[in-house]
Amino acid sequence: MPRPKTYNEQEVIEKAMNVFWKNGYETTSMQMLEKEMGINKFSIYSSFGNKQGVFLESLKCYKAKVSAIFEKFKNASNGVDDIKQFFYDSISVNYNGDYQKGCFVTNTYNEFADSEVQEIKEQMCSFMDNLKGLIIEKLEIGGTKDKETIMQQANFLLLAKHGLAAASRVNSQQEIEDYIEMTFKSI
Amino acid sequence: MPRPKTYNEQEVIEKAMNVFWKNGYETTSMQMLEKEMGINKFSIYSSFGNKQGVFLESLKCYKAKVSAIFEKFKNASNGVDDIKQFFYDSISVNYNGDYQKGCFVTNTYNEFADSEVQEIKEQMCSFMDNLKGLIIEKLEIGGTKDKETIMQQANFLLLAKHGLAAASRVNSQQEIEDYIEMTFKSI
DNA sequence: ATAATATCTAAACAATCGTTTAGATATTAT
DNA sequence: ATAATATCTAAACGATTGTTTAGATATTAT
Repeated sequence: MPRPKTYNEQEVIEKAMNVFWKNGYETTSMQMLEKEMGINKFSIYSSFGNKQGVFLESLKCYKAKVSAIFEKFKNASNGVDDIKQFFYDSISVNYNGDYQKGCFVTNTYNEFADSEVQEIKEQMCSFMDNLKGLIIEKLEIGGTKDKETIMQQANFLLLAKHGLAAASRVNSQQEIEDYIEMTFKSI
Repeated sequence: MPRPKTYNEQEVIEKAMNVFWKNGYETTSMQMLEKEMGINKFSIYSSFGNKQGVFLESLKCYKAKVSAIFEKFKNASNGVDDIKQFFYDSISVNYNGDYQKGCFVTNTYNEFADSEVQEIKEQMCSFMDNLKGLIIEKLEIGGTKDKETIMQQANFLLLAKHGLAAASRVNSQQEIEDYIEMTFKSI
């Protein structure tokens, strides 16, 4: 058994995730990753293959980060209130003391809109699809709404989520919370 | 008088705008601009200084493109209905036959979020500030709402605008129009 | 026609990009 | 202690980035 790694892959990928989160994909260079991850290029490449590999792993890390929120949402059973609570939970991820991070997926989505990196594109789309499925599920609770209304409201809420994500890079957390309240007044 | 330019600066910058619009700032290379603008690097640099200059001019071009919509909005006087109409007018810009372009400003905003290119950053922020001012103005028409309600609704609508812009890259025009209807149900 | 000059083409620039490689270092099973 | 081997450092890779430059070309006032 030879020399062991001096770093933990999970730890360094979380740092990488934060760099991508803040700067996007293209703006983030291997040099920046080297510095922020605290390991050198050789280690990055041997652990994650290439830059896309680092990003893909960062995306998984993000998913893991928000999985608790998703799980809570999935297991809830109060209908619309659950969706609202999920929105509140979600945006709390977009803020930390230092700066407004926005949503990792939304921030970087555009960069892969016309990209050949299909794997990343699909991962990001599936992220939104899963969300839509859950929202529909919660709207169906009670069984009072017709199918068309549910689809319409689901679309609206999904788009509202887009708005929250985009705006959370620009607006204060308080403003976003006001927005959530307004959003659910019409549901 | 020496040899005149064989290209029109207004025409080529519109082509540049479309490249930035589709691909963002970083992904767009001078090589791509050269090809799409139909002139070579020397001409680009002598006309616009550098890459940032091309982008800044593209931003102006975008503003000019939507200025008619803004002007119409500014001169309207029916209150909330004007805002709704403005939203409809705005999103029509985000679509053309080929693909979903989204909003030029929203698409590229993230790339300058932490950039040293203050001029671009400020231009983009002022864009949103102007919009907020106009929305408040329209909400005040009639004089029935109190100040707090107006601010709350203005924030909501501005954030909804963010959502529309972000979602118009992903969703169909029909879905976006449904979203607008839902948005104004609560105003 | 000629001189003046801005625009054109096309090559080269240094710097940085993502990626790879060579060699020194450190660890563990034997 | 030694052999085996994966990880480390650090330099170099070719390609591409944004940018500049040199020289040919074309246009117009004289």
